[in-house]
Amino acid sequence: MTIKLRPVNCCTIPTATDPLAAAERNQVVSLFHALGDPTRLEIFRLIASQHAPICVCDIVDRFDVTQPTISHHLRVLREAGLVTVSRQGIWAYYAADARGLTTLGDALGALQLKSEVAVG
Amino acid sequence: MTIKLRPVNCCTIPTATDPLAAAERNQVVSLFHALGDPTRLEIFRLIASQHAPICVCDIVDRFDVTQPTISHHLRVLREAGLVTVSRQGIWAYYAADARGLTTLGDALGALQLKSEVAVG
DNA sequence: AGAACACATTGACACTTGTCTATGCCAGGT
DNA sequence: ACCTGGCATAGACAAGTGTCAATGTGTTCT
Repeated sequence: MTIKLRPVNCCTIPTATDPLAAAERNQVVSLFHALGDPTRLEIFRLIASQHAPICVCDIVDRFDVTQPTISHHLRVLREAGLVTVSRQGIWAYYAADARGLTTLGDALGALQLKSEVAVG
Repeated sequence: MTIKLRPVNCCTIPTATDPLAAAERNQVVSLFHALGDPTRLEIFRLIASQHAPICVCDIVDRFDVTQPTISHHLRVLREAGLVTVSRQGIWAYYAADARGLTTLGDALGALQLKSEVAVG
């Protein structure tokens, strides 16, 4: 009967990687998740490329999916904090939310910083 | 019977946003998608935080999910181009792939650049 | 008031996905 | 040769998700 031993050159992580706080992790995950769908990524690219908030009807016109599907994707982007909506009469205008992009950039920056240490 | 007219302050996008090439878009989507799961994000954070490739057994030890589930997530990260694997004897060592992070950073940078024009 | 329009919501359905158990494969040690 | 141990793969299953048709909600115009 052998005791389960770790070989010396395996399983020797010195530092304990602190997991992200649940709230922040969920935030980052939802951001990545929101952009992890081809239709949503294109929708967000369209919104983010505009210099002014863009009408939903414009988005619907540019995609082959139905209006409820666009509305659903906009909701996901909204709840992730990537876009904001403002109503004017009949229309709803969507714009990129800088906070979401900032959070995403910070998360990515943290990952890249650590990996650069490993690479360099 | 009225003709469907666009009001002047709606649906007036001047520039045609060029969609990403299918190949590049799928690449970016798979990167976002890979990090859009809480378990995978933590696994990648653990790998990227190390200064040297990390053994799979170390990863398995740190999570509550089973070894096949870890292996599955590592495959997703691998196929997305976020990590690379190198075998040494019995063990498999995973390391962050700089190319994946670079692609992600570029994609995010493109989005942020455009939105900054709109915000600023 | 009533019709038309823009957008959101609901319910349904097929497909994807995260997880598990069971099994396979391959390198090392006895 | 055989067993053991680390990792990958296969199959199964429940939960999540992208999409649509149908409907709801609120606003504008006649």
